[in-house]
Parts: sequence; C-alpha cells; structure tokens
Amino acid sequence: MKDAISILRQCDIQPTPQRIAVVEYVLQSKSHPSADDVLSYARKKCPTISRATVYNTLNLLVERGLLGMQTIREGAVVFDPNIERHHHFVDNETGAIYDIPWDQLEVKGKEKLKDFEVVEFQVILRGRRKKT
Amino acid sequence: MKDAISILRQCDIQPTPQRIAVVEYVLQSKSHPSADDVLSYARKKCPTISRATVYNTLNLLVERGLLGMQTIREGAVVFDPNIERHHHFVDNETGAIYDIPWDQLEVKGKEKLKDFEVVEFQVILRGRRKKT
DNA sequence: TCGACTGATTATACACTGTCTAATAATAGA
DNA sequence: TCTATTATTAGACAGTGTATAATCAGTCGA
Repeated sequence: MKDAISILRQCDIQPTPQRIAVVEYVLQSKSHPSADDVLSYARKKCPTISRATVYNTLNLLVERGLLGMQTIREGAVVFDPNIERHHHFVDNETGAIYDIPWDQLEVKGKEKLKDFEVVEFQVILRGRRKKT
Repeated sequence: MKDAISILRQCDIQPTPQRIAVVEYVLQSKSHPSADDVLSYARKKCPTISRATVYNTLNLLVERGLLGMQTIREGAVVFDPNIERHHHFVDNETGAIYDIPWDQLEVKGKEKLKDFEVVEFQVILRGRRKKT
C-alpha cells in the first residue's frame, strides 16, 4: 500500500499526525472496523486524538472516495478500504464481515425494475464461515 | 390482515393494549418503520406506553417470526412486516425503503462460495425511485 | 519577527438508539 | 381472596454520531 502521507496529499488533505494514524489503520484493514475500532487504534499512535477528529477524518475519506461505508451490521456503521465493487458475507456467529469478489456472483433482473433507477447494488449473504 | 388480537393469541403472546397498538401499526405498515416510529404511533393509541415496552414487543415479534428486522439504513434498525423472502431498494434521496419481490432478481454463483455456508441472502439496491 | 488568517484539533454537549433494572400494575389460577 | 406470574413503566445506562466553541498550529505577508 502507498504510504498514508502520499495518499492524503494526493487527495488534498493535509497529512496531520492524527489523520495519518487513522489512514494507516483503516486503509490497510482486512476486517471492517467501526469508528470506535479506528479510534482505539489511532490512540495507540496518537494518544491525544479525539473522537471528533476520527469521525471527521473518516467522513472526509468517504467523501473523497478513498473509503467505503457499509450499514450491514447493527449498532454501528463499518468502514471498508475496498472501494472496488464487491459483495459482503456476514458471519452470523462472530459478526465478522467478509468481502466477496464482484465477479463471483451475478445478479439478473435489475433492468426489469421499471420503477427504480439503480445506481448501485450488492448482495448481502449471511451464514457461517466454514472452517478451513 | 387478521386482527392484532388473534395474531398475538396465535403466537402465545398475551394481547395487552400496548402490544395491540404496536402490532396494529407495524404489521400493516407499508413503509419500514424504526422502533421510534412505532413508539410515536403507539402513543397515539396508548399514550402511556413506554419505550421499553415497544422494544420488548418488537423483539418478541421478531423472535416469533412475525416480523423482520433489517439493518440497511444508518442510525436505526427498521422493521419489516413482510416475512417472505425479498430484496430491498433504498431511495438515496428520501431514505425510503421498498420491497423487491424475490423472483424479480436472480443471484447466481452462491453455490461456488466454498468458504461460506450461506443461510440467507438478499440484494440491496440503491438509487432513485422513478416518479410514476 | 510579528500579527493575522486559515485550518485542524480538542473537550464537551447534545440527540438519539437500544438495553437493563427495580418498582409497580395487571392478570391468571387455586 | 390470595398468591404467583407476567407486563409495564420510568429512569439509568452505555454506545454512536453530530455540533459547537475554544484552543492550537501553520502559513503568509509586512
């Protein structure tokens, strides 16, 4: 992954230590962290960082298209560094969220929905992850 | 729709006035109300009803399979009287949620997901509802 | 160097969601 | 009627996310 500072610069966001801490965590995360998860991590690198700054930064990253935001879990929005189109699988037992590559599923019939102009869509699957 | 009292009796839930008010609203709703929406309505019929009772009743209805629960909107869970399998369309401008009949979309490729045991799934579409 | 301006950060307050608790009220059954 | 169970209630509580006002940091020009 490119380093946090260049990523921020590239999007015309001033790379402050607080924002770097947030970006470093959230953009390389394999899980789907909540804002609070991000705050916990960021405080390790930057103990004085406030909740407001984390929310501000996350919202900024989402606005700029660097970060996805998903409302598939109860209680809190989760963030997703994968900004390619993809689907999601939620493990009902652990709450873990996994990405499903876009081309592994095909959704047919959208074009027949006359009342709706579909801008984006995804499949949300729930169940158990098989032990490997 | 069957009347609220018989529905409750049928599920071995005592039909108190509070529960009747909740059931009458939520089980005939065409929108996808939040718990707070239900509370507002229920207070019209039953002004002393408390928030706890509304949550208790909604959770009970979900447990008993009379009501669906969806986490597709930010901020609050929404409830869905349609317990048949179906998909959802979210209007990005209004936040309104519409049901999409199950057989209007087809999802192919699930069986190839070797790491996951899919128990349920749905397609979530977002965009604009066309004016009719 | 100084001061002023801009932007970022901070602590805190706020509104809201959802759960829990302890006390009270209503109900059913003997 | 008395008792045991179940429901309801108000309020406390923990958590999420936004808004605000004050402070802080950095930049720019004189």
